[in-house]
Amino acid sequence: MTSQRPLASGARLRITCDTCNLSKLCIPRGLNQGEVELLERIVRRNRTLDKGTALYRSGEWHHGILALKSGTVKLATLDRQGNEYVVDFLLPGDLLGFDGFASQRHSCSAIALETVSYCELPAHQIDLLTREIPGLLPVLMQHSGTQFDLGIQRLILSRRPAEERLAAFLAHLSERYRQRGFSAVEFRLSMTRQEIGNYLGLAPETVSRLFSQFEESRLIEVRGKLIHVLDMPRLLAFCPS
Amino acid sequence: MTSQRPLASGARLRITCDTCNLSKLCIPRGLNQGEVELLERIVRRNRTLDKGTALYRSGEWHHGILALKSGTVKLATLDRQGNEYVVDFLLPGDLLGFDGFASQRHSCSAIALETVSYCELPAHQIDLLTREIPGLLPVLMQHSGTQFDLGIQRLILSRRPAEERLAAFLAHLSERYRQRGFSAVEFRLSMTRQEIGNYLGLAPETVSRLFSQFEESRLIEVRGKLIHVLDMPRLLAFCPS
DNA sequence: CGGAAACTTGAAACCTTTCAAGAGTCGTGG
DNA sequence: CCACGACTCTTGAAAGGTTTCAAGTTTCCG
Repeated sequence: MTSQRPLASGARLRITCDTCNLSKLCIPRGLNQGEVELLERIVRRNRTLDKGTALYRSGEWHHGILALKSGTVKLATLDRQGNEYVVDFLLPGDLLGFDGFASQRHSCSAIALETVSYCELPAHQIDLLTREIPGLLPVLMQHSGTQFDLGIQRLILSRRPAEERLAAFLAHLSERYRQRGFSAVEFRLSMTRQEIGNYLGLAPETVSRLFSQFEESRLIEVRGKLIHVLDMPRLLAFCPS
Repeated sequence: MTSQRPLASGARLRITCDTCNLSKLCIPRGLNQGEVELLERIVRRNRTLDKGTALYRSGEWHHGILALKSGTVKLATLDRQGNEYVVDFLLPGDLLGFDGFASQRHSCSAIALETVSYCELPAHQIDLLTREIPGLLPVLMQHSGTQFDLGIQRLILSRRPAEERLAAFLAHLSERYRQRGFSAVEFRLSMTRQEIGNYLGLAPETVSRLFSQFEESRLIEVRGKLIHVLDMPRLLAFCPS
């Protein structure tokens, strides 16, 4: 398995930020121990949701910042004609909720692609907490800035040919799995070809064709949703940035 | 003229945030008077640069948050092959510098498309200032969130046909000029067709063709860089969101 | 096990780009 | 003040990449 198993409810250990194996990616990155302890008192821990349900929906009041602990989430929004646009895919350790700061209402919906568990830093506490934890503001601004830069990466990708887009998508996923201690060369896609295509601005048929083409050129091996990277250097060479 | 004239250096009035006609758009939005006065002491005011020069360049240390007072700026980045990608166009009252929070280094260059003047809130002061001005954090997070949402709008646009992209681009510009007290139906584009095309993911020839097509259908009137909107409702109906 | 959804593959259609050539605009210097 | 040169803009025609439509196959879940 490539994703963390949700905590068995029988053996409910009290996982804290201190003992969470994702703290290197999450908010505690950059905070000292005393600050993390302050953070702990506020954070709502280990909420879980089933596949297909929403962590939050577009239009709802800003929940706050959510830290994904296990499972995968798709961030998506609709235009006024009802077309869906996949904005991002989130892995364990990723933060979400940045779509709620502008207007106090979420501009996207966050949908669980697998069973997920997550922690939540409520929106109305962020202000207060930033005053108590001096190190929190730089962390928040940094994460926020990362969102901005990721948007630019997506922009660049959207101007590249289809094969580069998919290759960069796979390379990015691979790198993120590696950062999380999973295999960088073998992983399971939790999203459909349709969702990948939507995210990359391609028709699902095109995604399917490219997977076949990549397989023929022995770049990767595809078995349904299982991806095995055969030639990482060549995959990385595809990426524009 | 559609843009503010730079201050004549002979008649250098001491423009403060208090007397600045852009404070509704800028950082002081949401701060009380005492807070604005604190802000004033830190902000470096009324720097000016000639057309074609950079406010900052990709790779430089994060300057901070810049507030554009007059002129137009293009925000752009390069991929490793040296291709340029126009990320945004900034008008008076807009903030820039959000591309520097992730890594402490700017991921974009900000180039003046006309003579510009701007104020600057230095990066190393932001932390300190946020502690002294409680109202500043929400303002910062809100602006940062707005950047995120604008990125989503760009994403949606990039999936729409060329004519919708250009129409939405014009509608958005028009609305922003209106907010700034300029005409919403008649304005001057400070960027080239090439830059518009780059921003929208279109070849400059396509932009040119669309302008002609829009003119034939009496949606707008084009005289070089001067745009006259003839049918605003129809222009707005084009926009996906 | 059965039905629905997801995936794959082919062929035609379509939108946008590329290539090319000519017209227009702007700033500068004689 | 006009002329020159460079850059920008416009327009046409062909080429190309991606989508759409269609049909068959596989996978997944109840």
